[in-house]
Parts: sequence; C-alpha cells; structure tokens
Amino acid sequence: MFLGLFSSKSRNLFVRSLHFAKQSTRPSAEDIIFKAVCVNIRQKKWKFLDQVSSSLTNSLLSRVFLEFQSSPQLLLEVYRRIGGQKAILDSLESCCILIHVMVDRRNYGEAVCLMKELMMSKGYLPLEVLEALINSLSVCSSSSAVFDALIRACTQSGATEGAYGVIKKLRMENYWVSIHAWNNFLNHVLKIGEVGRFWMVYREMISYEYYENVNTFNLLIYALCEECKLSEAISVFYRMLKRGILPNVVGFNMLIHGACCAKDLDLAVKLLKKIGAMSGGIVSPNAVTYNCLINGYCKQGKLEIAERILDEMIEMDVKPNIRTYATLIDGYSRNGYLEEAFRLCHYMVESELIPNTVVYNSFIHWLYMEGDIGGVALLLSDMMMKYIPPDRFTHSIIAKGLCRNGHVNEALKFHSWLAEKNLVEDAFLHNILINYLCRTNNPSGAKQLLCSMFVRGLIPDQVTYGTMIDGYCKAGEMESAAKVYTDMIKVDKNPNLVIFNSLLDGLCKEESVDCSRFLVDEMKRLNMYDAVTYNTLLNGYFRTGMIKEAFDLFTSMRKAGFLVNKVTYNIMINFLCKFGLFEHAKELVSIMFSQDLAPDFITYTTLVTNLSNKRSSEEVIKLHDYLVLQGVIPDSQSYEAIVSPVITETAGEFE
DNA sequence: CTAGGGTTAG
Repeated sequence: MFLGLFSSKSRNLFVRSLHFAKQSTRPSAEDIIFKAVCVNIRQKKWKFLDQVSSSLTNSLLSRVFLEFQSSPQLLLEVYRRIGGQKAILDSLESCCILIHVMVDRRNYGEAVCLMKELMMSKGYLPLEVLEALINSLSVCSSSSAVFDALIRACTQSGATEGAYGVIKKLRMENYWVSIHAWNNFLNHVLKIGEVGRFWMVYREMISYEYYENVNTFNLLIYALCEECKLSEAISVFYRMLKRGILPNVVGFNMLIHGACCAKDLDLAVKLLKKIGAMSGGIVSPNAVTYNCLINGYCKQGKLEIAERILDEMIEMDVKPNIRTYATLIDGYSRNGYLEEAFRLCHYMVESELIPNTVVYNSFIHWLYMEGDIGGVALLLSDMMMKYIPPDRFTHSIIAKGLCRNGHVNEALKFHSWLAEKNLVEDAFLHNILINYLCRTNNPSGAKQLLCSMFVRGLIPDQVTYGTMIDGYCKAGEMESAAKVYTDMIKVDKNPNLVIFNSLLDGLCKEESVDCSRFLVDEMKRLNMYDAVTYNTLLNGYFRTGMIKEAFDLFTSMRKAGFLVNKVTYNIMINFLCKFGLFEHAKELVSIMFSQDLAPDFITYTTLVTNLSNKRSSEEVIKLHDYLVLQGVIPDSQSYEAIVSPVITETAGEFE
C-alpha cells in the first residue's frame, strides 16, 4: 500500500508534495519517506532505493546514514548503489558520515578510498572535505584518525599542497595532527624527490615539539641515504636506539638499500650480518633485505654473488618473491646473459610465481638492446595472450627499442597510437622520442613534440628540457638552446648539473672560451660540477690549442681526485698521441691501471688509431697484446679495421 | 613504511 505510492507514475507527485509537507508539523513527509527508506534498506529492497534515490534530499540522506551507523557494511552498500546519483554527489555530509563510520570501524582503507573519490572524481578540494569532516565530527564519535586518513588520501592522490594545507588548517583550528599524519606527509615528500622540503617539514614538525617515532627515524634514514650520507644515516639509527626506540626491519632495509645505492656492497653485507646484534636480536632480515642486496650485486654485474644470496635467503627460510626473481632476471639480462635470465624465469614459474609486467619489461628491453626484434614480438604477443597488461614502462621500452633499432618513425607512430587510444603517456616516453629526434638531427621535430606535451596536459620535466638543450647544443644552435633554457626557468624548473654540462659542451664546441670559463665559475659557485664538467672543459682547452691551460687543469683535477675518471685519461691520451707523445700516453695507461680505472674500448681505439698512423705495425701489435693481456676488451671495429690487417701482414713476413 | 623494470652529459 505505502509502496504503491512509489510507482513511477506517482513518484514525482509524491516528491513534490514532500517539499510542501516540510513546513507542516508532524509527521513530516520527510519523516515518512525517511522511515520508508530505512525499512527498505533493512530489507535490502534495492529496487525501491534505486527509484527514489535521485530525489532524496541532503538532510534526509544524512539522517539515513546516521541511522545505519552501526551497520557499516550495509551503509557502504547503500552508498555504492546510489553513489553515482546526483543526490549523493551533492551530499558531502552523508559521505563524511560514512567516512567517520569507516574510521570508527578501523576500516581506514575504505575511508581513504571514499575521500579520494570525493577529491578525484567528485572534485571536492581537500580543505572542503576537511571542513565537512569537522562539521560532522560532533554527530560522530570518530577520533582524529579521520584526519590521518584525509592526509593519506591527499598524498596518495598526489595532492601535496592539499595535504600540507590540511595539516596547516588543523593546527590553526587547534586539532591534533598525529605523528602518523606527519610521517605520511614526510614520506610523500621524499617519494616525490623533494629532499630539501623533507627537511623543512621535519624541522617544522620538531618545532611543534613532536617526538619522532620509529617510522620518523626510518624516514630520516631514508632521506640521508637519498643524499648519500650513509654514515649520518647510521648515526641517526644509533640516536634512535639511545632514545629507547626499538628498530624494525624497515630501517635496516633502508640502510642496506642506501649502502647498495652508494655502491658500498661491503657495508651492505656487514649491515645484514649485524642486524641481529644491532637490534638486540629482535629483528631478522626479510625478503626486502635480501632483494636489496641481490639488486646491489646485479647492478655491479656480480651475478654469482647475487645468486649466492638467493641461496642464502632460501636457507634462512625467507621465501623469494616475484621481485627477487625480477631483480635477478634483469641483472642477468643487463649483463648480457639473456639465456640465464630465461632459465631463472622458468625456475620461477616452477616455483609457482607468475611473471608479471616488470619481468616482461626487462626481457623486452634487453632483447631490443640486442636487436632481437623477433624475440620482442614473441614476448609481446605472449603478454597479450596471458592478459598481462603493458604499463608506461612497457611503452617507453618499446619506443626506445624501436628508435634504437633505427625505426624512429615507427616509434612516433606508436606514440600517436597510444595517444589515440588514450593510453597512459608520461614525460618519460616523450623524453625518449625527443632524444632520438635530436640525435637524428631533427631538433625542430623534437621541439614540436615538446610543445605537444603541453597540449596533452603533460608537464615537461628537467630531463625534457635537458634533452632539448643538449640537442640544440649538439646541433650547434646555441641560441635555440638558450631559448629553451629561459623557457625552462620561466616555468620554475631549476637547471641541473646535466643541463649545465650540456651548455658547457656547446660553448666549448663553439670555442667560446670566455663563456665556457664563466659558466664553469658559475657552476662552482653553485657547487654544481663533476668530472663531466671538467672533462668537457679539458677537451675544450685542447681543441682550441690552450695546451698550458689544459695541463694545469688536469693537474688540479687530479688534486681534487673525484674530478678524474676514465674519460679524463681518454682525453689526455688522445691529445698526447696527437702531439706524438706516445711514451707519455702509455705512461697514462699504466696510471689508469694503478688507479683501478681500467682502460676501455675508447682508450683502445684512441691508442691503436693514433699509433697506426705514425708508428710501425709491430708497435701496434705490441700495444694490442699488452692491452688485451691486461684485460682490456678491444673495440671490434678498430680491431677489424686496424689491428687484424697488420697481424696477417706481419704473420706473412715470417712465413 | 622499505625492495624490481624505462630518459639526459664527456
């Protein structure tokens, strides 16, 4: 009978009369419909709800949500059913009630999810959500954990300023911002790579007299590792112990990861061995710990040790996971052992771990690097058949693979295809294409691509600008390079070391010695310079015949130590050879060995080419033998063109 | 919370 009122014909009439009835006294029409809605929700009669949902008012919805506070699952079901409707869209309050209920039930995941929905799909600002949450605080019993959830929702959806705004506002209104919320924000700031801001926020937090907990300390360790300040990270660890805070495995993992990133594998292993002692026996390594070490060794090309760690891990009863194998597979692939990588993949499948996108990405990348386009095609179709979704990494890998194998136009077509299908695009992919367009002497095409990024709503990053600048510098178009540089400054992007080095290289190639020197002085003032900077300048001095300056520079580079690398010696050897000073050049080769800077194929080519121009075949062969005996891998092109012919020639003499 | 895959310099 009552339900008959809601047949589609009479519904509108009813709703209209509802507004009328609002003014009149008991029992108000809202009361009636409220009761009807509640009864139907209790009986899960969704059809009824679906029929009326579009005409439910905010206040009524709020009442309904409050009524069902103690049945969170039912409430969630109601919300999900009518969530897409306009009524609920406008009812920020009811959603906030639901959020409070979820937080009360410690269902933080759902609460965060609802908040992200409000901000990302429904367009509410973080501060609007905050205000609504505060307004509904009085009717709900929820604690300030709801604010933690809001900050988490902001950081998870990338709203950095939103999250910080919420923290500020809460402090202004005298609400308590928990240490968890601070930690979450600090973690987010680190993840987006803003270490400087991390320390600012940390100092701010400390100024409000917060006490760091174990997670805060872990974040400090992480930040210091990011800055390659390992010993400071370790001392933070001890400071934590002194405070009586018990360490957890995460802190150790961060230290070990930091040591691996700083290529100090001995330290990483030492830390692994000392986890027990340093934690008073309460912490033991987990899969992450071992994975960090395995990755460290893989990146150093020490695959036997990496695999030994895998064995040790199994021995210690720590189960290897997909990341363990993905790391090793990539390690083998990047060091040229694709067959081994496939063997490991088979083994992994036998251990009932299914290869994921990351594993496919590694294989595809390294197959492309080997020029095995057919292999790539097989893997890509395999991925499709197994419904393993490609991601933005896959796209970049394909684009780069195509470019590298000479199909820049195919890569561009692939890119347009992605755009057409509205598939994920990022700056990374554009950077690859821009780079190859520049390399194929098409800076104007690269410029077009850069402009198209703005149209697609993608923000070019430092690498994008750096790649463009380098492209123009290499093409000798310094004015265009300068234009890109100023464009970059205009959008508040700071130049980095790579960009300065590119500009310096351009200036040196132009033989603008004064400008080059000026730039280097400026870089020194900003404390932004490295071996590349000095190598570029050194090369520039030699090219312009400034021999004295070059040698003086070399001397001061050696004094500094860290400014000298293989490239430095290659440059020196090249010019010594050009001047006919072969004995001096060879002296530098032995210095290279003694400094653990093993000559590479460029050293080989430089020496062999120069020697063959001016000296006898015997000397060329002697040099070749000497280098090979010392473990230098010859450049195959130089060997075929220069050394191999003279070997057969001299061999003929002895016949 | 921490670990794996893609971009720039000589």
